[in-house]
Amino acid sequence: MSQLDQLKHNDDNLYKIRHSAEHILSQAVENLYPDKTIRVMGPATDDGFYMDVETIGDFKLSDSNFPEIEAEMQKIIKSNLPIIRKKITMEEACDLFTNNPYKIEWLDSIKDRGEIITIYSTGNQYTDLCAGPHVNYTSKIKAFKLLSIAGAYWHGDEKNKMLTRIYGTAFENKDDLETHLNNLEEIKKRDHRKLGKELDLYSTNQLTGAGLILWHPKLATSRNVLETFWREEHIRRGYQLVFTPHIAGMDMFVKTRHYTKYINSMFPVMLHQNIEGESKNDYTTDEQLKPMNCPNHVQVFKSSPRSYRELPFRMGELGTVYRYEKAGVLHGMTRVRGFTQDDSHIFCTPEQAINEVQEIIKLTKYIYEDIFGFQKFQAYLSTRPEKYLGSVDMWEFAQNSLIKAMESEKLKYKVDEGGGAFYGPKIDFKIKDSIGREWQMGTIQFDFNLPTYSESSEKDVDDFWKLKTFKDKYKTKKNLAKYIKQMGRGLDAKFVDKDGKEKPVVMIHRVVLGSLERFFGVIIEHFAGAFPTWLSPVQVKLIPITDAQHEFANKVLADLKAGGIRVEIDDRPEKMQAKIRDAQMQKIPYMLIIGAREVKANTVAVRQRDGQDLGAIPISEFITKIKEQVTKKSLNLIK
RNA sequence: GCCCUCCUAGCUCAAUGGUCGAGCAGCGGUUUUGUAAACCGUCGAUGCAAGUUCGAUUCUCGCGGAGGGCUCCA
Repeated sequence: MSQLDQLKHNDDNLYKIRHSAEHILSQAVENLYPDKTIRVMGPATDDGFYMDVETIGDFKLSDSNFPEIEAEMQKIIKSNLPIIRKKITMEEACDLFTNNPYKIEWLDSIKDRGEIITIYSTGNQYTDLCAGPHVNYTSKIKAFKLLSIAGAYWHGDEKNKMLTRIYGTAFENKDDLETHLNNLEEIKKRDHRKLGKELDLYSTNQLTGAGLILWHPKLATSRNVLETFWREEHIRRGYQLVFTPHIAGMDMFVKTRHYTKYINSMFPVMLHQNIEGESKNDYTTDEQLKPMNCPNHVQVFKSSPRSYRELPFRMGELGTVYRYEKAGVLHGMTRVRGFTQDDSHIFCTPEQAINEVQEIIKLTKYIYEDIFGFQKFQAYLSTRPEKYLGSVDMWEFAQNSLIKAMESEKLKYKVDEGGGAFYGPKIDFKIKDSIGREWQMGTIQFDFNLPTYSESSEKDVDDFWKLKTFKDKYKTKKNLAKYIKQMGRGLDAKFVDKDGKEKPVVMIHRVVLGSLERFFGVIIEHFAGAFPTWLSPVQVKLIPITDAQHEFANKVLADLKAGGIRVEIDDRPEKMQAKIRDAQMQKIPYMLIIGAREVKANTVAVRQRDGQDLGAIPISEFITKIKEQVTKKSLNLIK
C-alpha cells in the first residue's frame, strides 16, 4: 500500500471506528484481567480490527471470554468517554510505558524513524501509544462484534513469543454489521470443505493420511472432464504430453539441491536397507517421493541429443507430487500434501523465450476468463532476490522476456521487487473468487538451476553434512564429500545449435491451473458447487412422477446417454417434490419431469436448478440445446 | 512447527462422573403423487491410548485428526 493510500485509509471513518474499537477492546481486556495480560498492539483492517495481547503464566483467553469482554466494551462505549490525542516527548513516553516491553521496543523504532510520538487517551482511564486517528467519543462505536481468537507471533516471526490475537469488526451502524455477518455466513456456505461433504465430492481420513485427498466419483467425473479438456487444449497448442513416475532416485535431488533447500518439506528418503528380506547392504539407488515434476521432465529432454530444430520443446504432464506441508497449514483441497500439477516445461532458445511466455499468457487468459469466468485475475512479476543463481545478465534477459510478453498481451501486472525464486524470475497469477478472496494459481518461472551444471563446492559438502539423512547414510564427511563432488550441481540440459555447438537450453516452468486439488477447491467456491453444465458430474436428472412413466423415462435415459449426456434417473418410490428437492440440493443443472402428459406428447418438462421452469419441450430439442451448451462450455444454463 | 478451540451414528445437532437422545440418510414396508422433504418400522455412535475413580463419553496427560490464526508455501 502506498503512503497516500495509507493516509486515505486512516482518515476513513470506518477505520477510525475500528481502530477506536480496538482501543476499547484493549481497555476492556485490561479492566477485566489487569494482572494477567500485557497489552501489545492492534490495527484496523479492511474488514475489522485485531488486537494482540500477551497472557501471563497459566492464564489463557478463549472465545468463551468474549461475552464478558463484549459487555465490558459496551460499558466503556456507553460511558461516552472522549478520545483525546496528545503529542509527547520520548522521555514522557518512556516513563508512561516503562512497564511494557512491547511499547518500549515500539518507541525505539519510532525514534529510529524520527517520527513524532502521539498518545491517545480514552477518558482518563486508558492511554496508549498510537498514531491514530480515532473517533472523538467512544459512543461513536455503534456496532461491533468479537469474531475469533488465534495465536500470532510478535512481529510475525516464529522465533518470537506467541501472543494471543483477538479479531473483531465494527461498523457505523447495526445494519452494516448485520450485512457483514451475513456475508461471512455466505462465505461459510460456499466453503469447499462444507460443499465437498454435502455434494459428496471428496473426503480425507486418518488412515489415508492428513492432507491427502480422496476424489469421490462425482468430483472425479468433473476432474476427468477437465483433464480431457486440458490435454486436448495442450495438444492443440503444440505441447507433447508425457508420463513420469512418482518417485526418483536420490541422486536426482542431490544434483538439483532440493535436499539442501527444501528437505524439511520433502517426505523422507525410501531407504532400500529398510526393505524386508533385502540382504544387500548396497543402497546407492535409494528413492525419493518427488516434490516436483521438473527433474524428470529434464530427463526426458536429455534422453537424446536435442537439435535446435526440436525447440521449442513444450513438455506437459498432469504430474502428481508430494510435499510434506506442516500440519498447521493444511486446508481442505487448497493446501494438501499430495497434489497434481498441470505442469509443463518449455525448453527453448533465448530468442524463443518471449514468444513462449506470450503463448502461456494467452492460454492462461483463455482458461481463466473464457472457460471459468474469473473476471479478475492479477499477475505479479517477481524479480531478482538477494540470493540468486546465475548471472545478472541472465536475470535481466529473463525479466525482460516476461515484461515484454505481458506488455504484448496487454496484461496488467504488479511488481514484487526481489520476490523471485533463487533460481529465476517469475510471473504468478492470482485469482479472485466470487467473494473476493485471492488465490495463487498459475505461474511462469524461468529456471537457471536445473538445466545448468557446475561442480560441487566445499560449502555444498558442508550443507549436506548438516543433514541427518546424509550423515547417517555416508557416516564420514570424507565419504560424503566424495559423493557430493561426484554428483555436481544441476542436470546439465543442452541443445545443439545451427552452428553445431552445444548450448545451454532455456527452461521455463509453468502451471496454468496450479494444482487440480486447489483449482477444484477454488472453483467449488467460485460456483458455490453449481458447476457449469459441461463440468457437472451429473448434468440431467430424470424425474418420473409415477411408476407408470418409468418405461418412457428409461427410453429418454437411453437417448440422452446416446447423446453423451451424463444423466441419471430417480425411480425411487418418492414424491416428485422430494425428487426435485434432492436433485436441486445436488445442484444438478437440469431436472426433467416426466408425467402422463409428457409421455403422451413425447416431451420432457425442463426445470433448471436456478428454479426456472422451461415447460415441456420435445426430447430431441432438449438434447440439441444441452449438447450445444456443453460444446461451447457455456457458463450459463439454456435460459 | 507454534497459540487457541474442537472431535458423540454416513451427515447435522442434543445430553451426562452412573448402561448417549433426535432429525435426515441407509435398510424393510405402505403410499403412485405435477415443480424444494408422504407415512410406519428398523439398523447405527462417544477419534486412539493411558491415568484419576467403585464407575470416565464427561476430569487429567499423551497421540492422531479437524477448525481459526501465525509462520511457511520450490
